[in-house]
Amino acid sequence: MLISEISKKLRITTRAIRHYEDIGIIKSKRLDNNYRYFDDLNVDKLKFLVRARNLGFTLEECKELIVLFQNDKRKSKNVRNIAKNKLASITKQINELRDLKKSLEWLVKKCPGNSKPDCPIINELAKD
Amino acid sequence: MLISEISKKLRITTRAIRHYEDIGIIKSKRLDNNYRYFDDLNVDKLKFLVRARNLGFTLEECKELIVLFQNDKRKSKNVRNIAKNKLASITKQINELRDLKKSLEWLVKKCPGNSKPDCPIINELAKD
DNA sequence: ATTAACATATACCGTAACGTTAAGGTCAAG
DNA sequence: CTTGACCTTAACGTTACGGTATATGTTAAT
Repeated sequence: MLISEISKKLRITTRAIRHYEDIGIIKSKRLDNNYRYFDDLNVDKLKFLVRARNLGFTLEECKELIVLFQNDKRKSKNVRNIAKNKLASITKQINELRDLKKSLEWLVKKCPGNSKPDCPIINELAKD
Repeated sequence: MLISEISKKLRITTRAIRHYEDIGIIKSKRLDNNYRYFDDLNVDKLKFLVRARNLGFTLEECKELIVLFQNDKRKSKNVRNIAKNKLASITKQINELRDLKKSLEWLVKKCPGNSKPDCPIINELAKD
């Protein structure tokens, strides 16, 4: 498959595909005119990659997952660990964002939002 | 105040302070030896900035907030809008992360995590 | 055969908010 | 006079591409 075919099929930009190749996650052969040609294996890797990205995995993590994907002797334990770590970091992010959200909600609620200068948000940020 | 004093007092790196100056959020004077010297106004701006950053505002947003902070004729409405927008984007982020978390939890739960290759996580990412 | 239009290629700058060397002045103490 | 703690600027690294510029390659129409 040529790059634009895959691009349409997987709904990612050609730029992204080239980037994945640049950093060595996938590989392509070249036609006589130097155009990239992707075989079935690399198309499958790309599909896998897109799904993993949509689950929040970084490209580095995707790289690891693809290695396991390609390895028939993998241990599901290793895959699960990667997912568990990602889960932990996402949970942490959510908690941090929840704290921020609470603070912001409180501030927004307290601010009158009118045309006068007196503002509890500014006061809070400037306090001390 | 010299840069390291502020650094310790506000618990931010000197690199961060210089960066804030580079992008024009704060300003410093120079001593004869070319060392930065921060007056009270800029120390206050920095304190404000650190708190705003801790609330999740970007440096650009902080810049806007500081302008309002310094403006006695500000309208609290404008401050509130910035906070409301941030609140909305944080809420959106949280929801996206929650969706990811659900998917990951489901996958982690289904994976046996043993020494065999069969793995529901890999299967899910590779499906189709 | 030429030309327009479009696909592909490489390559480098930009993003956010600093972290991290690198290479070197300044200052007080021993 | 050297050491060590502090300061300076410059510039590359991070993440995952987007955007842009420039150079070819391909195809269809004139």
